[in-house]
Amino acid sequence: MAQSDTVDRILHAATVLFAERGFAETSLRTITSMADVNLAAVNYHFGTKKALIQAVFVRYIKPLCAELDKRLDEYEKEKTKGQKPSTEALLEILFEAHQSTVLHLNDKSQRLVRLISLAYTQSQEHLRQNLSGSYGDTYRRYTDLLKSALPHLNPVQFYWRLNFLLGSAIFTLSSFDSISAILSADFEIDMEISEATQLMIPALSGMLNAPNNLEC
Amino acid sequence: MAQSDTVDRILHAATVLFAERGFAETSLRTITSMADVNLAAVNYHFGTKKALIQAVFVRYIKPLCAELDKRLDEYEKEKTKGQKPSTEALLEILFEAHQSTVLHLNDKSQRLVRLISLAYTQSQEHLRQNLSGSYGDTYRRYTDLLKSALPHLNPVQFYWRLNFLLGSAIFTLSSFDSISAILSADFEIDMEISEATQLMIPALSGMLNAPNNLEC
DNA sequence: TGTACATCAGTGAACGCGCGTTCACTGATGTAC
DNA sequence: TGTACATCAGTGAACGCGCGTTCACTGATGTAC
Repeated sequence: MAQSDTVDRILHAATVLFAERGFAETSLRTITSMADVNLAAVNYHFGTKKALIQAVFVRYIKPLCAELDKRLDEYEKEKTKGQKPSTEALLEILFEAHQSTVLHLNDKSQRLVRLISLAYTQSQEHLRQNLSGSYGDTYRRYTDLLKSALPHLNPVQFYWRLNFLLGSAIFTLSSFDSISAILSADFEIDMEISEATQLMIPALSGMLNAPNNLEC
Repeated sequence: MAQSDTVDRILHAATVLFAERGFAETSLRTITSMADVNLAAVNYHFGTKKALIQAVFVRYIKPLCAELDKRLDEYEKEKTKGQKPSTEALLEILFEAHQSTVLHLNDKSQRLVRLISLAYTQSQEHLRQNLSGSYGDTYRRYTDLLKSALPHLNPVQFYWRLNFLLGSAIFTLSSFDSISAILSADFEIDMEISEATQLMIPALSGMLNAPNNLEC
């Protein structure tokens, strides 16, 4: 059969446009004309628009989980047995796995995070069901490690802190372009996204490690 | 002229439905049938769908800013002159102003935050322009006070921390329903949204007060 | 007080448009005998 | 090697549908004289 890059071109255009405008706001006509393929090709290769959305996510999440698992393996090997993991190290591992995935896919860091942010805020229940089945194991492995790094929190407190962490990271990185545009206008400072994650690590560690009451 | 509640009924239905589904995903037909008014009434009273979206926001943001200004006045009066404000107190003021607004409007707390979250993630440039003009003053007043509570941060660091704060608060509170549903399923614990904000204050204070490097 | 007109909230039906999806079709490549 | 058929990627045009918006209209209330 003929080798073809139609599927790749559709996936790339869909990734760019979904991240820019959201799912409902992006029509198949816009995607196919950017990808320079026939309108009917999306339905031919993916079936429905929903299935295309899922394919866009799998293309990102699959290598991300692989990178994350690889780095967690290394970390657990290096770490002295029984020693509790470090919050900072775990955050760094997450950001590095993400950055490496993005680099490998030849894409922009903000885009993947923006897609995840959209998956949370736009009603895409089919997505959550589809992805949590395939990639929930890596997610649980990571959060379990993080939990053991924070023994001062009970499970409920940890669960909330985890959501605070997700909120900060997803919100900041997915809005990186507009945040750094304001920074550039007000302070004449141009920042890389890697510098932003370097600022996040001490701040979010402070958040996770903070005591729960005024006592310490 | 006849007193009429058509406008209120449209605004309420639009608030509920926009928060649930997003702007593009909510049709005027759905809104008008929930509000039990004629389809053409939206265009008659508001002109366009965009203008309706803005009206929904103004109805929330205007009393929120008034509440916030009132509480900031009180706080600055009580506080000894020259003394730097407390991070915890400022966070509490923000959450209290929000909660009081929600109570006054007879609505759910999550809904307002969810709308703000949607304004950030869905492309609503017209909204940001419209609102920052009218209510930017209160926003600046609050962030300036917060900045003076955090003298260990330079302006750029403060700006990033502010975004981390916004991310945590907006993400957590706007997803409160799904977060607490998981909590209820896994730990058989039912939480009020006010308890969630009480958990946020020490965590987010820890984030804001954290030093920037490993040194302290 | 009575009449004529203006104003306004609301209505029912239709408008054109862009959407996701379908379908019959083409043409290139692979396979069986 | 040659022929007949199967498989597959891709296409062009049309389908029906739901959308935001428009428009001529109604009927109740307010205003001027």
